[in-house]
Amino acid sequence: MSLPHALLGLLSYRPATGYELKAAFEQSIHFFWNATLPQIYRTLNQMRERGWVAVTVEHQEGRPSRKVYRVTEAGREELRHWLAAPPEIPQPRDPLLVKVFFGRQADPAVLAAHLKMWRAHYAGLLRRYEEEIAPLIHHYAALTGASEDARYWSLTLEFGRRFARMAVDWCDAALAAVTQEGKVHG
Amino acid sequence: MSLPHALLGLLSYRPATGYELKAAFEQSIHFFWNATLPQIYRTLNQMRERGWVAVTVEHQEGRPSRKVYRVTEAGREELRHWLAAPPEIPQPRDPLLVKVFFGRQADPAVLAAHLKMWRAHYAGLLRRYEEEIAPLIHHYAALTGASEDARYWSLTLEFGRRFARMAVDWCDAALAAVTQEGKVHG
DNA sequence: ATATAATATGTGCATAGTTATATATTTAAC
DNA sequence: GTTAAATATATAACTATGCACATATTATAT
Repeated sequence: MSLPHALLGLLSYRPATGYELKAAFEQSIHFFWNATLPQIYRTLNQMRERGWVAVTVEHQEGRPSRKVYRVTEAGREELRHWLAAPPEIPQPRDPLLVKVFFGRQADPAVLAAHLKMWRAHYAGLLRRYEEEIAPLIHHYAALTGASEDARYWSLTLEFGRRFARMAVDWCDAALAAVTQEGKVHG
Repeated sequence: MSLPHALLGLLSYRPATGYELKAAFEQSIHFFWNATLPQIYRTLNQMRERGWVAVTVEHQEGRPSRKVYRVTEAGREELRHWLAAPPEIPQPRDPLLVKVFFGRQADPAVLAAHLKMWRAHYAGLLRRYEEEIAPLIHHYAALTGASEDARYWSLTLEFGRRFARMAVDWCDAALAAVTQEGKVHG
């Protein structure tokens, strides 16, 4: 499981609350590992129990207290250890491909609509990478001490770009194959 | 969730036991939706409770009985209904990308080893697609009534091919970036 | 004034998925 | 002859994830 270690990684940049970690997730890890807020809060509790993070409660009059988490030395050691362990190969799970696989039993028009929706999603992602994420990495790269990290962030962005481009291209090919159905070629 | 519907789809080709379904999975759905044996057995039970499948117990003297599942008309209706519903967009989860993202804190040599292992996996998949899966689709396409289905199976195979190729290419680029670390160009 | 969004932290329940274990038979390898 | 692998069916326990809900404050928009 990567979630506790992804949180350790984010906290290694700076201490943060669970809410702030969720926001940081949305701009980065989110594209290759997802997490909901309840999951983040629960995982932070487990990490505290294991001594990987320490909590400082910032009391504020009349407002809910902020729980600021920071990595302990044990946490940094755990992160280094996890980074050195060979990564698990991901198990792909894509409902669209299941629907395409049994596509003969579906209405070709409906299948084409699914493919178009899917294509639009990845085309949108591609735009978001260029317009939002790439500039964001540039911005953080300009900060002191972050330029080295930015090189690695860019590698994951490049993966996202290539995947999205591949998805869009495959979709076009699949759409051509699905809509061509029944036409005669000579 | 796609598992019950993937099982309905496989059973729509022919009745089968849980064990046979697992074997069929390994050669097809497996590449875009995974399932373990216990999960398949439990899901089949749920499907039976919902009336999507019917069971025939084949008693054999001195041998464990085979439970053969077949789709009911309600099951076929459910499959058609599911195929027409818009597919969920998959949430990618890839531990390697998390490790690359925080790669600055890792030993570059270890990170390179991870990337090489990952590359080897997708290069192997690519070979398997050509040598095992493509001929298999050809074989089933030759059977009466399966040629129409084979066109859709091929679309999912093509996705696998493109993904694996993209993964290998990205890996080469990432390896170059990671091992180039610290070298001076001029 | 009112509503909504954002900040901030969680609990409870349900679903989904993995690993370990148990049982029993047949077939192939050594 | 013995062992291991494949066939065949599961249950129990555990982990992970997701969705709905509860609570409270502050800032912004209408």
